[in-house]
Amino acid sequence: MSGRCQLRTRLFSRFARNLAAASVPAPCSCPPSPSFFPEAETTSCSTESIDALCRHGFFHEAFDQCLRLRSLKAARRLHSHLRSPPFNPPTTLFNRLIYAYCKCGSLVDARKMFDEMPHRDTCSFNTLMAGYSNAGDLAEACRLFDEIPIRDHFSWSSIIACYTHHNFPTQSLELYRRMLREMAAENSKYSNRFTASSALAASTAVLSLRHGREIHCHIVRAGLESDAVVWSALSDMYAKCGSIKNARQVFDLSSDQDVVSWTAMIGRYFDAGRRMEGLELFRHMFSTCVRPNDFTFAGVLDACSELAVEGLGREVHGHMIRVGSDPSSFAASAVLHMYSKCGNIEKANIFFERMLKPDLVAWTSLISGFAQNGQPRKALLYYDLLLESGIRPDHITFVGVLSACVHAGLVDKGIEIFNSIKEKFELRHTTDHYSCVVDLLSRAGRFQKAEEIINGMPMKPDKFLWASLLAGCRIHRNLKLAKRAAESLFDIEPENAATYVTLANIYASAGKWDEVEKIRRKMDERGVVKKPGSSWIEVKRKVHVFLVGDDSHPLAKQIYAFLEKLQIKMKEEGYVPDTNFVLHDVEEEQKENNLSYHSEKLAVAFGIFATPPGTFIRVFKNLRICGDCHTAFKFISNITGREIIVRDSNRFHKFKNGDCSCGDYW
DNA sequence: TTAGGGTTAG
Repeated sequence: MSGRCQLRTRLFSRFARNLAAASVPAPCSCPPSPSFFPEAETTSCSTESIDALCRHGFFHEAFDQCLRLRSLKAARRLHSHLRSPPFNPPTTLFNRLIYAYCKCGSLVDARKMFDEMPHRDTCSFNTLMAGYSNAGDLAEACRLFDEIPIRDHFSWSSIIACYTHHNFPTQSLELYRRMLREMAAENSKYSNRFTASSALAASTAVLSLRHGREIHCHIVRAGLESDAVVWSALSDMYAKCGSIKNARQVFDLSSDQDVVSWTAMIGRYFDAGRRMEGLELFRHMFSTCVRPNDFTFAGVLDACSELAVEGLGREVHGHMIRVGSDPSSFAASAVLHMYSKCGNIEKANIFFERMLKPDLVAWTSLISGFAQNGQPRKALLYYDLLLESGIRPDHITFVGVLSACVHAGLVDKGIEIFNSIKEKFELRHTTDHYSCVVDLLSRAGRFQKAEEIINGMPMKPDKFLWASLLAGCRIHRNLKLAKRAAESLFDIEPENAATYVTLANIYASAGKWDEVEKIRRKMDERGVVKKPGSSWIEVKRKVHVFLVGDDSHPLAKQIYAFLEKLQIKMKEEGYVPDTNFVLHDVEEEQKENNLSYHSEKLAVAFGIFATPPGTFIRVFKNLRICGDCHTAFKFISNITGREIIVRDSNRFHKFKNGDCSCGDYW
């Protein structure tokens, strides 16, 4: 039998089933296929196509169309066909209608339908219950669950997942145990792949390895190991409960690895901070028959952005082109973000211009990228273009726009945009918006206005706001306000060494060494340890990491010798080490030595040493760049003729011909 | 006919 004949026979049998279900005479002996109705393929005349399908008894096709279009109008039309006598539709069709109403967003219609039904089965309850759960009405979902006369696995898995989705995972686990008890009493199979994976999600949410292991045993006993979702949920549980090793073991043992399990396992490494292993697994994926998709690419690109490894990011971008990834998907925005976070804002800009339909994420990435890469005016230009495009900015876009104003030192413009968030765009100010505006004002030395804004905030200022204020106080040496900001930070996060160090540096700049000593003692008493600064650079696809005074690199001797030579030349050009940035009250020469071997200086020196003349140097640091390194890199860029880009925890600094893109405003 | 795992911007 040819494929066409097979299709026709299948359609006919379905047609006959529908007719039998609807108890109506057949309109003709040879039914047309749904594709005979061209209007059924269009979205503009959904009700006409529903009419056409229902007239010929294609009810299930009509439901499919409703769901595809998510059209409430179409669902209501279908309802009117089911109501018209002499139709006597079976419960199945009514259940599908409840489902369609839920998917089209009308729980009122779904409930009405449910209440009108002459006979309700378990599926009717399950469908409406899932509808309430998805709409966020946990109470009504629970009420329905209690009313179900005979519960099946659908009922249990829905209610277990429902409680977890609404942040009540402990109750989910209690329900799972209740299910086991009730099913054991009825001698029925006690768990299936849906209830098991939902219960696993609950034990993951409460971070209970004990519960997770118990469910793992149920899975083995019930022989559910062949299901990809169960394996993935199991692996997720182990990873989130702290055992990435067990998560990987489960993944490796899985007999049914699909693209989702691969993507999730790679993501687990990233979440655990083990990005290199995540990238390794991604590469390994290419030796299997499972092909990565946009979710995989977006996750890996995000890790490349965090690690600032453009070489790997480009490799991922290349894979995306080869597999024909949709240039309008969210993964395309992740490509743009990767280029921007790797300091290649020019490439990000070109990529953006080639996007057919950039979404808000792409616009926001580009705007924030320009802001962080020392081109705030371009950020503001693209903000204007965004408004012209008709896409509405959201609160994250405004963080980028406001930070552009901060980097450009545009105080009045920043305040104007800050006010427009509420007045023009009718959005609520977030703490991030307040942090930006306080950053803007305090960097400009307008502390009175900054304090006014802080005192008028409807919410408690967060650590980012106080840290911005403290940074402004460091620039303008405002000791009084610095103390207030630091005290607030000590309350919020007493373990963060950066606050102590910044405050100590402010006192050190003012020569108040007794205060510096007090802070040092406070750090000792509280057991606060400075987060070690580390910098890294990618050379020939290999990442080289440096710590302060690090001599573990195989080329350490050459790097130090090269740095010493550079130092001499820099001094000849007028460089004076700025020892204000050293916390401890030590001799000047010792301070100078401490400065000379900061991780970022070692990474930059290695980059210049290991790459041919003219190559861009891109260094990344986990903390903020120190002030002395900032000055030193200006000299180094001039002496060596190299462009040096440093991405610190806050922003990018592009050093070229003795200047920095931040204009020393950081 | 109804239920479970992966996603991008500060």
